[in-house]
Amino acid sequence: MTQLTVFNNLTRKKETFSPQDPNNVSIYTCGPTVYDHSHIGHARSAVTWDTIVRFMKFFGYKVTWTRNITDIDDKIINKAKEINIHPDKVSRIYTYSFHEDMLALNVEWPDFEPRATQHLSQMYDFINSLIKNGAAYRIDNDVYFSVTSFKNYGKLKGQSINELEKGFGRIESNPKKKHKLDFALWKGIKEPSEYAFDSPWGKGRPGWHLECSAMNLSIYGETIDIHGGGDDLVFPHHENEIAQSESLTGKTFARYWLHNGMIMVDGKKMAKSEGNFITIKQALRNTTSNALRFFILNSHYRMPLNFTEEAISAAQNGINRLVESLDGVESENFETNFSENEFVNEFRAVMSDDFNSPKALSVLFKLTDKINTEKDQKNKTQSQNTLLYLSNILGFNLLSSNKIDSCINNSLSKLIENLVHLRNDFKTHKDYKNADKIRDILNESKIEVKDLAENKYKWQIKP
RNA sequence: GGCGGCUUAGCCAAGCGGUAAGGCCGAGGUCUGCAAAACCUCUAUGCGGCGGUUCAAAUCCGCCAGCCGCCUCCA
Repeated sequence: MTQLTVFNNLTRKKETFSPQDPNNVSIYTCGPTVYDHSHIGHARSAVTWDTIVRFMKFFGYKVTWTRNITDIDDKIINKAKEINIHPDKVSRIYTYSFHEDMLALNVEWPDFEPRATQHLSQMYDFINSLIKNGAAYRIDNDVYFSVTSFKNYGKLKGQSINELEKGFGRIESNPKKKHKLDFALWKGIKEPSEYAFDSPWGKGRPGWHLECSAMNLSIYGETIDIHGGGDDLVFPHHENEIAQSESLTGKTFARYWLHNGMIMVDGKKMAKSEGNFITIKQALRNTTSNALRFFILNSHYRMPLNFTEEAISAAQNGINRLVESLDGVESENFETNFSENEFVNEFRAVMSDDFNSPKALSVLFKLTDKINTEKDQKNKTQSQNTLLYLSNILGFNLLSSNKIDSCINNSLSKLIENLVHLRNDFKTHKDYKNADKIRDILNESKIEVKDLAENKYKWQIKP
């Protein structure tokens, strides 16, 4: 039996993965702060965790996946002021937008999608317990976590408190805090008009790190198997989650820490200030969901990934090749009795090695080669089914690519069909001039006609 | 300033000590009325630079350069 290995950022090593409960993996990944449309970095993160969860299920585990929505945040409040609507509404609008993007990217729904606003009482309990055991202290209407109370502070980042402090020199720190690195669990309001919640410490808002700790505890209990997120969250966010949670429970918070790499745009950091900020919606105007996913999975999830026009178009062409080889396959005759073939085994083996999706894609292309050179129809169908099966595990939806979007009605299909038929008549009578004209016209509308043997033809929407 | 990461063909990218996967693009050919798709062939004596360890290095070590990230509630 193949073993699953994952790179655990806590130990900076690849480790054999074994869940606490051999039959059920608990995984929590950090979701977006909903103050704007999600960008391609969120897409990478979502696709990465979605693919990891899909693969683990294929591998044989039952998986419970939680991805939170941060709906309390200064950025949300700023946005609310900017567009003059209530912060609650801002977060609802962009949560909806995020969900649209996830559907477009064929990212499966997590089992739980907790929101900070729904877990305030759990956060209050959490803070109270930390105050009680001396890990947190109150100053005025703020509550801070005391990093020196937690002896393992810095273990995820791999630095001691002293080392962390050295690099902290240039950051202005709240002078009220006992230690520079102490962070807020609760922030009291400074002005009465601020967006705030009632709490045992007066009106205010929770610190960012707290929600993940509190929601994990309430959903899974003391220890989870995998905690994931972007590698920009390692410090301080995840470090602080560990400090809070482990101070409270005395138990390991997360056994494996996995982080995905960042996306760059044309070799630069993606940021609003750089003017190279690309939302998922913008990206999907110029390419397909399958292609965006291909682009993401074509590099290893921990590596930095550079978004360029050229790379996206290469991804689209790669997807097209996979789709072409599935010609003639209908989802109805999709069979699944091929679990033991060499391609499935190789796929399992490469993905078991810290989710090496680029190698997994190369297995898909090997199948494409086999399909395209296979003479025996039965073997060919078998390979096509395998390709379809494996591509589904990576979250691709290859059969949808050729189909007219369901919102386009049948009469348009009929029109295209009739035009293509007309062209074929011209062609049969060797009137190539008119035949080519119709083909050109269709081409301009992104409809591609291809001639097959025996005077047959087919057409498809070009991606 | 502190810490971590990355640098492989025109482009994207795997590689985890045993002699460079895969995709895209490009060139030539087969098929075709022409296309498209497909197929066949070709495309890094080379892995940022310089040293070192080893029978053997893209892979390990050191130094240098460039880029990226975190240390500012950014996935």
